[in-house]
Amino acid sequence: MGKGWGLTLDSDPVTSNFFTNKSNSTTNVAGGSFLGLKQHHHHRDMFQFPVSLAGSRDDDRRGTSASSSPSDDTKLLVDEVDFFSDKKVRVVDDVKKESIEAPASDLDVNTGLLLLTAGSDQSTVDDGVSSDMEDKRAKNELAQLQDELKRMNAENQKLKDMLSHVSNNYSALHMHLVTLMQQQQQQPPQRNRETQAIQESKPEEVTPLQILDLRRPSAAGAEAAETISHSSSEERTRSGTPPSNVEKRVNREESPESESWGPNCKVQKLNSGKPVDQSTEATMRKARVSVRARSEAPMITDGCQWRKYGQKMAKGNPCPRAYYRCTMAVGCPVRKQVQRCADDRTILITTYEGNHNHPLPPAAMAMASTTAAAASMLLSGSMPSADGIMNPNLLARAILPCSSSMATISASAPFPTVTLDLTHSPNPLQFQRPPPPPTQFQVPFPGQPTPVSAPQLPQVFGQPLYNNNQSKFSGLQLSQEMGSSQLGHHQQQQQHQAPPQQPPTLADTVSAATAAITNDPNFTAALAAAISSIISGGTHPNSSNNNNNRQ
DNA sequence: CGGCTTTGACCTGCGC
DNA sequence: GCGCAGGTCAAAGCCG
Repeated sequence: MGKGWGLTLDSDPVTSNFFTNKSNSTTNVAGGSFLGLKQHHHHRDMFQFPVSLAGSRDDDRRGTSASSSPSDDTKLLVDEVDFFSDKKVRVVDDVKKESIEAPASDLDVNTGLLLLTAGSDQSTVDDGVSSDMEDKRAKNELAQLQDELKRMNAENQKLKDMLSHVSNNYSALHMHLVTLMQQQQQQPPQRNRETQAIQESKPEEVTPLQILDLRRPSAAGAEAAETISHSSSEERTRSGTPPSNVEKRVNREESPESESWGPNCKVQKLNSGKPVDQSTEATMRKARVSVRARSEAPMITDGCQWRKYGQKMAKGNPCPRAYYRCTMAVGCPVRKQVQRCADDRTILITTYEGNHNHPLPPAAMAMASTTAAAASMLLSGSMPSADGIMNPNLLARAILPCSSSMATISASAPFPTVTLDLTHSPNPLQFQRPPPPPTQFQVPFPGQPTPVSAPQLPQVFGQPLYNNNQSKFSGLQLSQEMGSSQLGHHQQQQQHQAPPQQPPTLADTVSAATAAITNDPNFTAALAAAISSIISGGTHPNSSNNNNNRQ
């Protein structure tokens, strides 16, 4: 590369990549821009490469501006700089660089360019042309390009501001979410008010706390929860009193960290005689979201840091179950269990439990939102309603707007579990299919198992709005197949080897996006990629796992 | 050497 | 009360 050419704006990640990749072209283009007619032809050829990258719009305008006259050549250069809006910054910046490094005189600049393009026979073609003409033309070009540079700089600044604005908005939202979660944990259980609030809330107002605040007695629905279901009595869960076992466990886990999680912990400790608080605490922590995904990796990447603290052989499954704790913050109560499906060992079952007590990175936020939204379904499903059927819109909102997923809710006591099944191929047409048994959705009303007509959910999630949003992450699918869930748990799957196929889940898309982000150390770039993927619906490299967990 | 994983022991609840 | 199963602990070992 010639000296002073093709330098990159390292501070600008958007342009730096381009500079790096196309620097040779930059050199030739800039060098040719100050040469004669033939050189311009050469320089136009140089633009062929960016044209192929920039798209058809450039070709159209180039056809109108192409000219063989020297005077037009100057215009041609400028027009082309305009055309390649994606690359114009590079070109203009090259000129700027040149103006900085070779400010002595235009003649000097021209000479330098000739030297830089020494490899081209065209560099000597115009030796006989008047140097005044060249200087004048070069000045014009330089002036125009400098103007262009200013404009591009302003545009870059604007884009940077936009990015900064987006980042700020994200931070504000995140802080708002954390605040809401903390506030919610401080509030006493008010079931009716919650119900109303959630039903009236906008989608973004469905917080993980609402989701995981499963204080009401759950579940008569006698669904065994996933593979991680607990054999438990309905009576225990209906009673609303905390299982002693859970109570003790909670007390045992009341480390300083747990207290820092939320005031409830402390209140519970101080008022150990209040079963409601204990139940709240226990149930909240026990609320679970299970994600089924195909993955060869030992553990899916969800943006959080986990530490393995145990492993057990679970009954009925030759694959061991691993227990992980969130280690992103001291005392984070979130735990997860990872186990392969006994039927299909390519399926990884990850069950999340608890609520993070710390800010989450974007990647983790994605998964946390997913699981929280899934749990929200659980919450909303356990809410009383006029007909005992879950509010579909609420469900749709709960699972986040970009989701078209169906979640499986298992109301197995003492803690209900919602399962997001990412293991089946998406097929929108299958929204119309009547659901095979068992019931797709079951509302865990105490003593009143209320099956919800399964078609409702697909219809809801099949709304154009969600379909559109669904496509936003279409390129970020983590699993090869995805989509459905069934009221799902291991035993049922064993009985029904042909699970219903349903649309892709939010968890799938989000986890994939999560992986995409987590795999990119540069959050800005990752954010841009994510936004790009949303806008374009383009594909994204599968990044399933970067965890080196040993199993 | 610190952090993490492994793994056997331990605790607890539940069913019989 | 006993056995079983789920869940957790913690010492030992591994690894970067």
